[in-house]
Parts: sequence; structure tokens; C-alpha cells
Amino acid sequence: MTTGTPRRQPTLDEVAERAGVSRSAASRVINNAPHVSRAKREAVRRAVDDLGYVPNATARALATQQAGSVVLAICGDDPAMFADPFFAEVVVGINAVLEQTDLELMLLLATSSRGHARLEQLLRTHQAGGVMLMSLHGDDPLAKLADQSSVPVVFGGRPLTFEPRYYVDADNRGGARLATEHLVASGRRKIATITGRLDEGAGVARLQGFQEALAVAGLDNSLAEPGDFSEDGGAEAMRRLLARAPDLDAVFIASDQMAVGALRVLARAGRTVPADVALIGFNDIPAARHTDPPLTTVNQPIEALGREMARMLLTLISGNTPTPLILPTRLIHRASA
Amino acid sequence: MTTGTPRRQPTLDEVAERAGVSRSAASRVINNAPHVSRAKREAVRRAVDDLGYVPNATARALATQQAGSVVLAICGDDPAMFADPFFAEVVVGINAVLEQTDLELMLLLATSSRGHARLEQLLRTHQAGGVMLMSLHGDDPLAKLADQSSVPVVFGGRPLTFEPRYYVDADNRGGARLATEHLVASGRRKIATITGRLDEGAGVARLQGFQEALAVAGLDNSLAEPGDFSEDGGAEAMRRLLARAPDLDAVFIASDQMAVGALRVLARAGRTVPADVALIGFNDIPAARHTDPPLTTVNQPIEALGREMARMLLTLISGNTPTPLILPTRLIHRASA
DNA sequence: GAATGCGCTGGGAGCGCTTTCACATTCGGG
DNA sequence: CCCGAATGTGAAAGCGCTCCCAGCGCATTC
Repeated sequence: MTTGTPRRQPTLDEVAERAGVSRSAASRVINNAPHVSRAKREAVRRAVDDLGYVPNATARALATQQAGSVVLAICGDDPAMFADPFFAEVVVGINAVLEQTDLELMLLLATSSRGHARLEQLLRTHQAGGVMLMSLHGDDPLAKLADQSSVPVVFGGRPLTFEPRYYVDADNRGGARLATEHLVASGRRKIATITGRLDEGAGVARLQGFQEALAVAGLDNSLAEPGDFSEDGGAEAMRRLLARAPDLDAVFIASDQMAVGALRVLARAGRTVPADVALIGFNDIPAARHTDPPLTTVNQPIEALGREMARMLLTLISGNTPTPLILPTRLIHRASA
Repeated sequence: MTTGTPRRQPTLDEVAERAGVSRSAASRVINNAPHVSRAKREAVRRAVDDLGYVPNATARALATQQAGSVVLAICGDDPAMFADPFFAEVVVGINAVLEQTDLELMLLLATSSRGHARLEQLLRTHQAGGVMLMSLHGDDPLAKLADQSSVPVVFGGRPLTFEPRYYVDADNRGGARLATEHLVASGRRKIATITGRLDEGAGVARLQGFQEALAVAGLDNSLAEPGDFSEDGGAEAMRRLLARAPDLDAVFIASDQMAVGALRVLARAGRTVPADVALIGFNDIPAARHTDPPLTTVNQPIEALGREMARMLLTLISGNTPTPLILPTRLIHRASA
């Protein structure tokens, strides 16, 4: 910080020389390792300060054979998918725990085939200390490959086709059941659902929860229209539902975004919410409290999801074996149901 | 891919040995460098395929003294700030261009002092090939430090206190002027504004555009209430505005999120939009087309912003000198004004 | 007084790659 | 047929760090 032109970064050798110790000793001090006398320790510290030394992470990574970063990979087919505020909140959670370590976060949008290839490569070479995998679609073979990989991998949400070794997920099924039960309990009888993408674990789980609750109540659980988690998709599905069952009196919708779309369609069709038809969404996005009427919805702790994924990855990296985690979801009562 | 237990990654030496060439030759082939005979080139290629060799990025980075990654740093004081969908869209843009290279994207939420320190360290050591800096607040000294840094830095948006060497920004001022002029042209006379954070470049620029337009029109341009870009902040500001000037007939709002909040307050206060008061927002978020009434707003090409930042960083890294870029904004006519 | 242990110390061998360099080999033109 | 020039080739020197190891001196133990 004192040099006029801090051209090249000082190296460990320079620190050692200035402190009058060997490189090994200097290294020990930097890494808080034992076997260094008090005097040398201080000399090195001083030299570090004077020179403004910062260890070269690349060299360290090469020497220790372990990377200084972990990656968050978002799979899927649509690059724009990442625009879902869901991911942003996950990232905030992840960042909160990574900040305590000195791991960096790499973001990989594995959305094109190029991205896919990169992810695969990342999994094979040990260039990242670990990876967090989210939003696998369909039967992406990457999922199994990742789960088997020798680099630590934790899944955010479960893929469709198998149960990964390490994952954190939200209780989508339980949340959906809760929501549907609430609809039943409030006297609704002709209850429909707009599903999420059914090539995603979350979409399927929410549909299952819905169906279970209705089956238990002895009601027809076949009134389902597929959506895609997006607002427009929700509107479309609502239109189809209305055409198919004009007398429905409630609908459980697998995402708030879709619910917003449905709300629009319902309003335009002259149905009052919740008088004519009750609505429950999923996710509890900020906008849900400001729709008309405010949306009853299932909250899932998204930031916590990110935090727990990161935490789990950390324990995995440290050599321990975490147990999978399912985060609770809960019903938020507002005016739409 | 054929080995049962792909324990350790093959190294370049192994490839060379299998191909019956020297390590140097193998390296040349990998990097498409000249001075390798056709025969050896093919032998190496075959060995690479057989072994499933992938170069170790860390070792390469150490040897070439240049990192294989760039970082996107989001500064600010609030970790949750990243939840703004704005950033997600920027990331999508950045990813689109980075995907063409083999640079990785590191995400740094420099929101705590810890994060700040890490960013500073990143700037000093040459561990990242370059950094994209967004959303500097106030007079953060990091801004100047970054601009001076010997690692390539491009700014997304301009900080308040000085003009960086390399940046891409949206024409916030022009957009605000456009919006305000539209209000004036449609006959409004008592025009207010809800500003964004005034410790951010974008917030100030939008206020300036507003003031300019009114000054030119010879109207009072002092009716401004500060917001913070958030929905609740917008609602708050709208309340204050209404108390301060019950007879206002239009308001330019520095973000759509705030406009949504304002819309709520206006509705609750019994004012009709746009009959009683016209509203124009900023950003053109997806939700803007579904508010009631749909929000007239200023669109800025967010994804393009990300793309251009990345592109600019790339040219910087390649040793060329780009010129700063200001992306156009344009008025989207919908029903609220 | 020899054997044992322990804390400290620096030499040196890597980590996997790029890149320079000196030395072959080949080629075209005078 | 000889001489640059271009091209192919592998040995070896790093890049900046970690970490093993052998060697100290010194106190303890029998």
C-alpha cells in the first residue's frame, strides 16, 4: 500500500527474505501452523504488513490440490429461467454462509449444451471444491453423474428420477397437501390445480400433495392443468380450467407467478376471489401480498434453502457426511382463500 | 470415461507418454500452437480422447499468470439487494457472452465489510482476469480504487463521484426526461417525482432528467420525495407526496417496484389512474404490464447491459481499449399515463 | 553420559502446466 | 551444392505455494 507502483504482487519468498526466515517458516505463519518461534512469527507478520502480501490463491490451490471455490449450477433449458427471483434469494442465502469462509462462489448457468459440457467437465476435473446443483429437468443424466462424482455435490431440490445422496429440499408435497386441505376444510368441493413443470421434482411433488389431500377427503382429484411456473402459463392454464370445469370453486396453483396470471383471468371472467373461487399459490413471493385480493400461499424458506445447501456442501468438503434436509413449508393465510 | 474408477485426472505428462511425444509437444497440441507435425498432433489428440484428458485450469492459470475467471461484484449495504430481479437479468446477459469463452463467472456480493475486503483483495492480487462492478453506493472509496486497479474493471452504471474509465450505463437521465416530457405533453401541470436512492448514480440521473424536463417546460420541478427503489418505499413516498400536494396530477417514479407501491396508495386514496393522476415508472419489469392499470414505464435493456459489460471486459482483457457505452432507454406506452 | 523426545528450522521436491531455448531437420533459391 | 530460413523437437526452467523430512539444539529421563 505504500509502494507507488504496486506492479507485481509480493511473493512468499520476498516475505521470507524480508523477515529473515525460510520460505517454509513464512508459509507456516501465514497458515497459522505450529512450529514457529514467537520471534519469527512476528517478523513474518511485520513483513506481510509492510509488503502488503496476499497469498496467491492459484498457487495455493495447485499445491494443496484443492480449489478455493464452489459452484452453483443452475440447469435447465431456458437461460431466462434464472430470472426467477427464486434463484436470487437462494444466492443470497448461499453467499451468507460462504462469506464466513474463504471460498468463492462461481455461477454456472448450465442452460445450453455448452454450459452442460462445462458443468460435466467441472465435475470431472477437481477444479471446484464442490458444486450445488439446482433445477435439474426431466431425466437429465447429469444428475446421476453428479451424484456419483468424486467432487462433493449437493442438490437443491430432488431430481425426478432418483434420490441423491445429499440434498436439501423444501417440503413441497406437505405444503401442497396443507394448502389443499385448507381448501377442503373451508367447504370447497370442486377443487382444481394448476401444476408446475412436471419434469421438475417440485412440480410433481406439489401435484402429489394436492392429489393426496383430495383423495383423503374423498374428492375428485383429477382436475389438473399443466402450467410452467410462469405468469402467462398460469393464465393459460386458468383459461383451460374454466372451460373444462366452469363450476370449480377453488384452485391450488403451484406457483405465485402462475396465481397472478390466474387472478387476471378470473377477474376478466367475472369471477370473484375468494367468493366464487378460492385460490392458493405457492412460494410466497413479495408480490403475493399485494395482489387483489392478497394471495393465500405456501411459504418456503428460500434463503434458508440456499444457506443449508451451502452449509451441507461445507460439511461434505470437510469430509463429514451430512444427512439430507427437508425444509418445512407453511401456509400463509391471506384473503384469496 | 472408460475407466471404472476415474480416481485421479490424467495429466499432460501421461498424455504425452501415451502419445509418444514430449510434454512440450503435447502442450502445443492442446493449445493449438504451431510447430507440431501432423502425425504427432494426431497421436496426441488420440491420447487425449483415450484418457479423457482435461487440462487442469489451476495449473494453467499459475503458469500463464492469468486467471480463468472474471467476477461480478455487487456492492451495497444490503445483502437482500441482490434479490432485485434486475441483477438476475444482468447475470443472464453476462452469462450469454461468457459462455462463448472459457472464462468462469464468480459472483461476489460485497455487501458486508467482509465482502468489501474480499473485493479489495481481488482487485490487488490478480486472481481474477477482470471484474465487473455494479451498484456502488455513495462515495464508496472502492470505486476509485477499482478504476485505478491494474486488473481490468468495468463499471455497470456510473458511481456518483467520478466518471470511471470503462463503464456501460443506461441512459437514465434521457429516459427520465422522456417520461416527464410525455407527462407534460399530455397536459399535466402539477408533476411530482418519487426518486430512487440518491446515493446511487441511477437515482440521481433519473431525478436530473425529471428536473430538466420540467425546467424546460417552465414548470415547478421541486416536488420530489425520496424513495429507495422498493415497493414499500414507493408506497411511503406516495403517501407523503399526497399529503404535501393533494392536487398533483402526475408523478414520475424512478422504479416500477415503487410505482406498484404508489399505485396501491393511490387506489386506497380514491384517485383514479390515469384520470386523476398519471403515473410513469422506470425499468419495465414484467409485472408492469399486469398492474391495474398497466404501467407506462421507461424500458432499459438490462440483459444487454450485462452483455455489454461482459463484452467490454473481454476487450479490456484482450488488451484493447473500449469506449464507455450508454445504452438507450425508451418509453413504453401503456395505460397509466 | 547415552538415549529419548520435542520444538524449531530450512532444504527441496513436488502440484500440472507453459514457454524459452538450443538443437535437429527440412526446404527453396542462388 | 551450399546457406539462410522456416519448421519440428524435447530438456529444462519456471509460476507461487505447501509440506515432508532430515537435522538441529535443548531439556528430560534412566
